[in-house]
Amino acid sequence: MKKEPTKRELKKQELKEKLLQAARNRIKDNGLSGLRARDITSDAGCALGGLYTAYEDIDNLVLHVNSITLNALGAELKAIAEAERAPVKRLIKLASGYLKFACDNHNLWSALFDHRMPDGVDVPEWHLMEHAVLFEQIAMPLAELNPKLDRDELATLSRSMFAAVHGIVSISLQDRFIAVPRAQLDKQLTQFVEFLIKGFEASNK
Amino acid sequence: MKKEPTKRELKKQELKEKLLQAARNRIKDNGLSGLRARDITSDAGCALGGLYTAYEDIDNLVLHVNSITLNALGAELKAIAEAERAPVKRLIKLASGYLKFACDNHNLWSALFDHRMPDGVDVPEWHLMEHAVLFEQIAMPLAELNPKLDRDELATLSRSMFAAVHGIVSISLQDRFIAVPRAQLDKQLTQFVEFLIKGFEASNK
DNA sequence: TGTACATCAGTGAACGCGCGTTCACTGATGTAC
DNA sequence: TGTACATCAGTGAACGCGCGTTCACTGATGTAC
Repeated sequence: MKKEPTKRELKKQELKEKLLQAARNRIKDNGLSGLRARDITSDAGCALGGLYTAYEDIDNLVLHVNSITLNALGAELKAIAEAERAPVKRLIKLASGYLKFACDNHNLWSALFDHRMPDGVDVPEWHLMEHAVLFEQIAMPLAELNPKLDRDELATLSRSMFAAVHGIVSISLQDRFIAVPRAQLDKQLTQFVEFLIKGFEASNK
Repeated sequence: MKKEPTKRELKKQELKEKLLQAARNRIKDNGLSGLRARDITSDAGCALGGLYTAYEDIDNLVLHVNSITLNALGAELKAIAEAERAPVKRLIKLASGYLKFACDNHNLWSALFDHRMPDGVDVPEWHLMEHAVLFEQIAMPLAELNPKLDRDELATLSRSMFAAVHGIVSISLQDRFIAVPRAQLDKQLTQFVEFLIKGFEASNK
């Protein structure tokens, strides 16, 4: 017989969730770099020390926020993939969707790549795994375009394709480089992916 | 008649240079995130306060280190471009060269993209300009492949191409993702750029 | 159901420390005569 | 060339503050009888 969660356990879970949402909103509004333990706990309505009964430390909490973001992004990409059967169009729409997600959730999305663990500490395995959502929708349409590719080649190519799209999106949204209006950016990105696919198809003959 | 620099001015210049090299070596060896004013000044052999007579603050010093890195990278890319006339081969070698530079100067290269000015302060114009070296070798071979492109299209495309290559290099060198051996990475990158160019050429007919 | 004790989530003041930046001072360099 | 004063680069102890983390305490929840 399954043990019922006690009132204590329920409250603890509730606090974890409130802290998680508070941290997420803070990152969303002010970016990762301005995140402070005191802000999170006051938003969540608990004492400063409460954070450390719910999470190991701030980094651990940020990893959980990033999990949410990765899941949301993964779900969006999956929906896009399922709504478009044709492989070329699907790849283009995935790239567009990635750009849209990055624009609509700029700070949360940046946190995925800006966050660093403290010196000497590795990102835990469970969180590394979650990054698979970034690639997993790309492999299938690519396989359709060239059925001869083996598993490894497909994985490699998906990775490169994601990385290229990510690079374009990420450089375009950085202060360091001249900003480009969203619509124009989408056009550039789409054109770029078209080139890429065309070259890819031409190589399969 | 040009004024001779006084002994004072010479010493000041010397200190600036010593601090610059000390900061550069620190970043090179330990990465940007571990950079501390005290380490820099003790390496340079001056007092802590000396840093602030030579540079506005630490960020300003880092910008100057990044200038050196951008110049070095620019020179390397220029040499590559000049050594290979054929546009397709040149583009491939530029991508390879970028990867090589990033591997050989990992921490210095990361600092180019990781460094952030404090909240509300912009990267100064003179430093933004220096980022042009990242794109400028790409435009010419692309123009050769498609002479019909106008100035703007060429600039946009160069930017995207750099961003794509940068994305692949940068994701491959991050802890967050599975590391790939350098040789294999070079092969993937080269293949990727080939696809891209093939698609680009096919669109020009 | 009620009482007495045990547990432990949550509290928040205090700790600790890293670290950039300042500033009153000094001694070497420059200037005037 | 020598002397007296002015300047200012460079010094380093001290400041200041941000901020993550801890820990002795407390009060609500759980358990035993």
